[in-house]
Amino acid sequence: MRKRRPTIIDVADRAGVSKSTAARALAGGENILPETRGRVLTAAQAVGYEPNHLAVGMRSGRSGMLGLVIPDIANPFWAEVARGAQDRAAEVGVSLLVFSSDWDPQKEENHLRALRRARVDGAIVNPVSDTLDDLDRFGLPFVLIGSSAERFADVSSVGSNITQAVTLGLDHLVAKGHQAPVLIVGPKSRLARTRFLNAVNRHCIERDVDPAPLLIVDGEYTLEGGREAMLQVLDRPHFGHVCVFAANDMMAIGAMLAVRERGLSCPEDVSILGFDGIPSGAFTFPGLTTIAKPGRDIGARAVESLFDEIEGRPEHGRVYMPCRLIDRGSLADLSREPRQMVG
Amino acid sequence: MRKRRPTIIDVADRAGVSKSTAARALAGGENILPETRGRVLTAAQAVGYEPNHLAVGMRSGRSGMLGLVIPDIANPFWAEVARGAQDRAAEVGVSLLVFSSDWDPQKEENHLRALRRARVDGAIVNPVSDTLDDLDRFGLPFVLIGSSAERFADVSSVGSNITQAVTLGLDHLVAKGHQAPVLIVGPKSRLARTRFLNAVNRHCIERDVDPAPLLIVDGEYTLEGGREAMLQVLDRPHFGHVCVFAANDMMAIGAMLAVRERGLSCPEDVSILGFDGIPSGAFTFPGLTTIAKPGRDIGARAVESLFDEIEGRPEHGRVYMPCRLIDRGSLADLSREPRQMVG
DNA sequence: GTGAAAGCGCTAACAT
DNA sequence: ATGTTAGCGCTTTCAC
Repeated sequence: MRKRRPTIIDVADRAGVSKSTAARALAGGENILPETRGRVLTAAQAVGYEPNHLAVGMRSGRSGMLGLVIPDIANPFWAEVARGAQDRAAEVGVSLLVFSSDWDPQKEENHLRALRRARVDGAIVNPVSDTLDDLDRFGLPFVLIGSSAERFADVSSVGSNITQAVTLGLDHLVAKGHQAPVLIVGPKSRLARTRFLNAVNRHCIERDVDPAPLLIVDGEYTLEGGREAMLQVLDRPHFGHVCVFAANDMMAIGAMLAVRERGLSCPEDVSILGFDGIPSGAFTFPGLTTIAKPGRDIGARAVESLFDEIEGRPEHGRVYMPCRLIDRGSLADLSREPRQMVG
Repeated sequence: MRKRRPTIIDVADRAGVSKSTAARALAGGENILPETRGRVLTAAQAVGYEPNHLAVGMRSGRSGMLGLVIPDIANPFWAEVARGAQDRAAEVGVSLLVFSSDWDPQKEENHLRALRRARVDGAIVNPVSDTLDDLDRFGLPFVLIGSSAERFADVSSVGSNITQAVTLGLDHLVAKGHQAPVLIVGPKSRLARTRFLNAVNRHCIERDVDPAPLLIVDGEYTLEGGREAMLQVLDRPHFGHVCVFAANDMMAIGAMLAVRERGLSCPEDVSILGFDGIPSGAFTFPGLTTIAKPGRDIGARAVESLFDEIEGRPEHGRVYMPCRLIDRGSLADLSREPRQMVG
């Protein structure tokens, strides 16, 4: 039999005061004799008192918990988001309930319900379903995370700055002497694809380049999708060095495997630039040069936005966090060699 | 202004019954007229009633929440553990608070305290500190996870079956025509190293092989550690095919990079077997053949053991989950070729 | 079969 | 400055 946890009454009794005095002392507020407060603190220490968050939440209407619903906790990017959110939440003394929806709208809905029952003070969600049905009925302050947030107006959201990321990547390619990269992108149905291509177009126009001749190849956002797309590229007639910008690190790594499969080598024959910044990119050979999304910062920022939402402060609106380039070696440096072409 | 969440009283009023009747109906218990119960259920549906877990927890003394403290949520293995625990917990209708200690004992202690304050019903912990100081004062049912559990007696724990895993790996090596693999293991200070080597010795004895001549190389449990260890091996005089069994996938991948660095190739010149089953192992070239720890099962099983612990049922004691081999191509098949030796 | 009432641990309004 | 009291939402006796 486990013995009862000490309550504030135990503390009060031991200090020889009433429970409200004990509460005041513990809260560190005013109207308390320093000597009394000392006695209470000592008593609390002595009995090993820990405030009961359930009871506090009940009185205050604040559970001190936040929810985070992401599509896949085993995906390194989302794990980073979770860690960032976790740390930020811990700093302000609240707990984070992390749920992985595994891309299943049903599971997502269940998790949202669980959060509501747990009386979390708010939630951060990357919605997998295309409708906000669950969410507008959610009845809780919430913040959206990731690119899907674009679909919904009037909702605070935090994501990465695709425009800046693409600029970073394309400028780097140019600096290394590459031009007109082949774009390996996701399937037409995905919003992320559109955003990526839009960013590329915008950048080209800004740099006075015609985006039209850019070769665009579709694929699933997976290793296999990247592999197949790359094989397609390599099997087209072409000469010279091939440069590829993949919209996703998994595809980039798949592309790298395809290059090797065709007896070519990276970066000698083919240069590859990825996008995401997953740790696996460091384990390929050569290491994958990529644009890293700031997963941790996104998570941390989402918690901050959520707090503003909870406190009823003016909304942040959409926040886009800057990405950074990780140079690892999958890009050839052609800047001092004669120009090459992709055909 | 967000409007008040409906309580059981709202439901009772709408159904025209008292709150205790409403509670009974919702609980699905006995002593209730089917017709009344129907009315209550309808009313609950209509007002969008969601039980308040804080209040329930307060009355029942059960918060309906469990804690999970792991060293690194961004590590794929631990993420799998978290997912397994998460899923299992969701199945029985409890929430899981996941905390990442980032290998920091201080952070771990803070998380443990947060769990206690949140009044979780129990916790699953992979302790980073060598002492159980925090834990025996923890004052909550808990289950240990991972190999560090070995240090503590009288505590339920769940981990992977190293003995079975090593047997699996070594038998596979033999089947592929390899013998006397070089062992790349962790630093002497780590308990996991001892367990791994013990398992190898035990297996050799069982198969009537002398384990003494096995070459053992130390390194940190990291990519770099594996790389350095492998370079050491390759720089020793040797001939023929080299076979390596790394105690950890990160080291195995590091070893693979080292092989390429020396102008050799895997699996033609060097065969590599890993241990862990991290997803990155699929992205190397060749893919890493490895023994996968059942992270998800471990998480799920830990939740079950924790429940037993909470319910006061007879303890499980130590549970070791079986591992499985993932064959990807980093091992040469020498079984039909003449014998090779490692010197 | 149903309702009234107590109480879980805490905070805040009110009284002293 | 400190004590008393009510009540957050729920479950669980105990009456009827």
